[in-house]
Amino acid sequence: MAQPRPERKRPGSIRQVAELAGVSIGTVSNVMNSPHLVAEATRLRVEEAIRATGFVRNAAARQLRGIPSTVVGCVLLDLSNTFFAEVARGIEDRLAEDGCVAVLCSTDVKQERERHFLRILQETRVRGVIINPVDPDGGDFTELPDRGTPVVLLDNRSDHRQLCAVTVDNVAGGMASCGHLLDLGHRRIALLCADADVRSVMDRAEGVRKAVLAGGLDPDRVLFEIPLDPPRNRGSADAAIEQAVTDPEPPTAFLCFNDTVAATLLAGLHRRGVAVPGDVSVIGYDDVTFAGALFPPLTTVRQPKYEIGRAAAELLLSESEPDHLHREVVFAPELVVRQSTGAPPEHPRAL
Amino acid sequence: MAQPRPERKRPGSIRQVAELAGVSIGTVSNVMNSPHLVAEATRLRVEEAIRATGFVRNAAARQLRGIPSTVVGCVLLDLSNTFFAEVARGIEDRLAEDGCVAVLCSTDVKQERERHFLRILQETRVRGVIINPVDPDGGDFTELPDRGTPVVLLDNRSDHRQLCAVTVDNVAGGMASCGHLLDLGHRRIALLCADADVRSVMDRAEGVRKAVLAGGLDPDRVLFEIPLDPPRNRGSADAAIEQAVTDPEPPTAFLCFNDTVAATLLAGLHRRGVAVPGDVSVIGYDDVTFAGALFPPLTTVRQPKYEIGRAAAELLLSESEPDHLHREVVFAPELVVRQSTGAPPEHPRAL
DNA sequence: ATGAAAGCGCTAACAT
DNA sequence: ATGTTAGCGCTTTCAT
Repeated sequence: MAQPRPERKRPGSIRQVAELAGVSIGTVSNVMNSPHLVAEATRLRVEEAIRATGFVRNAAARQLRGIPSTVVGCVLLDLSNTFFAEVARGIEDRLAEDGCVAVLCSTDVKQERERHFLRILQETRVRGVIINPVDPDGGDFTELPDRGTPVVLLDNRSDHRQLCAVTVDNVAGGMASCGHLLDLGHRRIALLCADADVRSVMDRAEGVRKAVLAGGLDPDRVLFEIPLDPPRNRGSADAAIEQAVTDPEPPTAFLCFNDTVAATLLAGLHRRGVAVPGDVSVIGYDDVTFAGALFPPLTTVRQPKYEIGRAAAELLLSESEPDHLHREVVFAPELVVRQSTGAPPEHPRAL
Repeated sequence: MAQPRPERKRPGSIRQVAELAGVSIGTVSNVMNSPHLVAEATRLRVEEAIRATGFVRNAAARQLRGIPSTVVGCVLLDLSNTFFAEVARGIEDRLAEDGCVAVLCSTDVKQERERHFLRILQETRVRGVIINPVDPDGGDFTELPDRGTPVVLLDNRSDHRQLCAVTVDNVAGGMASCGHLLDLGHRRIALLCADADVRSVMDRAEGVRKAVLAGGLDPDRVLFEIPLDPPRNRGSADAAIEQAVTDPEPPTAFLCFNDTVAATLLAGLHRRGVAVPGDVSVIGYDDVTFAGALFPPLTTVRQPKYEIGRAAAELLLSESEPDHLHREVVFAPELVVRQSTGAPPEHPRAL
């Protein structure tokens, strides 16, 4: 029973399988796509031949015949950012359920990179593109739908455009964060805002103000903004502390717009012997993995990252359905109270 | 000059471009692939037609003609693990330099998932696959090279197989970690090993023993293993502390096999009022982003994650070269001394 | 139940 | 310098 050795340098083609099984290529195709049309005996013979030749069907050839691609493009800002990494996992998992797979692209917020990736994705004729655009109001992605590539917006609303979108209610997140501090009795709050130009961050800031207003207080008295120059700069949290300390009316709480900033802040506070939450409270945003492992465990606002990813993939997949309607999914952020927040000290000591 | 409206539901085909420009499809192809063969005037006309039709070349059709795919498969254990996320960024960036793009797949260490992904990647006829296999000694990935899909191993040596591979010298990493503690004078060290079954972790453990031996000491007296059951279990660091404290000869240092465990440990120690590094030292592994933001900033062993990714992509890309030789790239881990380690206390107090 | 053949969009070899 | 054409691997009618 000498079988042909499968050691050819490429997967066998459908023709080789047909020859080996003594049938036509049409029949081989039917074995794979419409087995019920094929006689049992023939089917078995063909299946054996497939195994023997190491045949793997060629997606490119199928695609040319009109079968939709199984690859989906994802254009994110930065995969090494844990927010996006977890979103990506959600996308991946949902896609896998439908036998699809994701190409992940990080733009680093550069139009040029975004354009480059979108070009490749279009050439590949991906099933669709999930994108957190560099510029929500412009950029090449707006043309994709016209050219037949479905687009799902991530972390951006669709505005006037007619697209599917997945977002988190950042205004609500900002409100929850600030509301928590207000509830605890804080009336002087420092805002540490990194990446103040990004839409989601701006929304959070808006929510923060709203919370103050809702409490019948004056944002300009309560809030106290400390910009964090060079984004993600290590030293900047220290500078922020300095600025807070020297303020005539020092804050009793720090509201950070992401957990990394909060972590750096916490470390700086420790170093100066400032007790958290005894002397000051600290709240973060994101609920990254290590948030609970900090000291003290960080109170923060959780974004359902994984679910966001799943939802985006779900929407993308649904674009192929005949009766598809563009939808917008909005997730609610969730306040996670741990131990870095508490009531302001009754007798504030100098920081 | 009424231009045809580009609003067709798919990118124009090469034929439409040819018609609009009044040339043959061969000429259009030449404009894109061998512009020097085409007269200036014709070229301009064709380029204009490309723009007008919104034409984007079809990678599937090209692939069928033998042009290699621009997509590379990456099969990792878990993209939401920051180690892999950063490796992925390295891969992504290096691939982009050659106009390629990566499909990222997380196996969650499940053979079944790995098999599924490898099948799709083969069907897609990816340029090659970069893989951190679930089981280095078996699994479907071993067949890929025979079927013409180049494979680069990640975080695994190629052993007898003939493959390219990128690894970190984990034995050296373990030695560096333990050596540092030994140099500081520690003679009783608790080992917190998560995922003890994973190859890279086993290698680190080996390095740790080697360091002790190299110092002329007895591993069985110095080392003190605390297994962390349910991998990544939150509570387990606390249990570890408990176990360490109640030991007749309590450790003066904790050596953790990853930073997340170290972070949890640090938090637990703080809670008990144990000073780090005053009472005990703590060392991590990986140097994740937040390691420097912990309190105290964590001494750890850095893996050049991004560079590992770049190297893997580099190797994968080089597989297409005619005179390719399989290579193995080994990176050296680097000890990053911060403030969680110090000399053991002269008069150890009870933890 | 199976086979024959057209054609998806493109490249490259050949012809003009 | 440009056009013509075969064929990559497959799916899908249409015949048989």
